[in-house]
Amino acid sequence: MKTPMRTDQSKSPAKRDRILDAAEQLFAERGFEGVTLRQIASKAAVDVALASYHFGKKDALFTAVFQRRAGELNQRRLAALAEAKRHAAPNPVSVEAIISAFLRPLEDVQREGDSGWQDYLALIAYVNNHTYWGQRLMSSAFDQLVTEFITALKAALPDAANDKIYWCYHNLSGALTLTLARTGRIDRLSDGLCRSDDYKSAYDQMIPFMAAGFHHVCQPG
Amino acid sequence: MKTPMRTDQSKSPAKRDRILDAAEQLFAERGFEGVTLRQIASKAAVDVALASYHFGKKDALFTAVFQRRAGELNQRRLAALAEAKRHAAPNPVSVEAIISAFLRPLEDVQREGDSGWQDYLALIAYVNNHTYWGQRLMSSAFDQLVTEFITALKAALPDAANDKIYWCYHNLSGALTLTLARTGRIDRLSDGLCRSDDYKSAYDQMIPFMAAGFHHVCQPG
DNA sequence: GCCGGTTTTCAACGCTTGTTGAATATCCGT
DNA sequence: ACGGATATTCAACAAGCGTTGAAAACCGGC
Repeated sequence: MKTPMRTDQSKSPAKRDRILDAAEQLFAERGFEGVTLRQIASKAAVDVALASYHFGKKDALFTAVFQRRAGELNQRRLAALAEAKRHAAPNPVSVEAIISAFLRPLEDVQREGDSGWQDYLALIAYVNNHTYWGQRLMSSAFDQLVTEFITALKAALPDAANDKIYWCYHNLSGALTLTLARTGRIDRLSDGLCRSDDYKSAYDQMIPFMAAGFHHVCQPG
Repeated sequence: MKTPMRTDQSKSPAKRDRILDAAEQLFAERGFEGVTLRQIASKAAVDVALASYHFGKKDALFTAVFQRRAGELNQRRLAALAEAKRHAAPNPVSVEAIISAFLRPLEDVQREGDSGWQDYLALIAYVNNHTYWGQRLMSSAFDQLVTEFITALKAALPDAANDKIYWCYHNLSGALTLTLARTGRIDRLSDGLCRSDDYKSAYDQMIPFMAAGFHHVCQPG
């Protein structure tokens, strides 16, 4: 048979994972077409053909990179939401707590995880801003999670029209995406006062900011 | 001399401008490396070599596309800010009016302008989410304008710490960027209830949303 | 210590890319 | 209508691309 058995992770993960790591970093930096398989192989210290052997086409490598960490990220965010629900019970969770459960796990993996997490989150930003194929990836990896959070938001804002909830989530998602991209633009505009890689500050102010926006737009009266 | 005199716009703008239009649309859709000069030339119904003749390297063509409409856009936004100042005088402009002056001109060109404006704004979103070369372009085209608006925001929130102002602007910029990208994600999440190309709805709720966020984060007490 | 299966390398393929220089067409002032 | 400048086409280049098939190295079970 042509495809290798990959059920046993401990067999020879070294080179295969190094390809994923290198691809993760380069794709996040320069995008899908902005990176060549040869650059990836070079950064992973591996032959060019090996990427094709393990993953097939270039698209499949990109997809593999994108989905590698999605499961764990979803788990962490869902756990945070469940914890917030437990803490608020029997009342519904507050908007602020929902947003916090949505954002803080990102801060956690950025702080405590290997540096690959930072590249991965930047990759999410890249994919989320792409129209065509990007949206298929986003949906397959994150739609279920997002729907869960939006359901919680609807419960927290029972009198809000649904379209307002979605537009508010759109604002939250956009601000988050630009944060994950770490473009360095806020550094330049603020002349160094704020830094793109200062996640804690970003989330510290984003959470109350977004909660206020949700309430003001979605609250009646 | 090698470079043609381009002071007279009426001479033969047809093919040159068609290249810019085609490049604008394709770059916005697929990014810099995702588009070939041959695709651009084909869409413009023009020989491949003509792009190189008029613009030199591919990078220069991209830069030309990006800067073509920047001036007019900055003019419109500055005019909107000036109008808001005149209307509020002698008081400082409100946060909501500043944000409105920042966003509404975008809605205007999207509604009334040729469809090229939509591609152009999507291109801004693409550039704004890129780290390296993207930020040079953003700064050269928009830093002066953004600084002007931030100055107005500081005046409207005299007791706010500067870093909070910048982070709040970051949120606004991120939500706007995702809106300009028109990824179609909100359409899918809301099951068609909201549409990415419904600019009016997007800005209608974004303005009060962001104003509330600014006030809540930047207002003391 | 041979052996089937898996992994890795090597070399090369066909194709597309951006760019260029020379050749041709078009325009415009005189 | 000539002539010089500008615009456009044509053909081709070298370089780099993703991908492939066959050869070589590695590995664990017998």
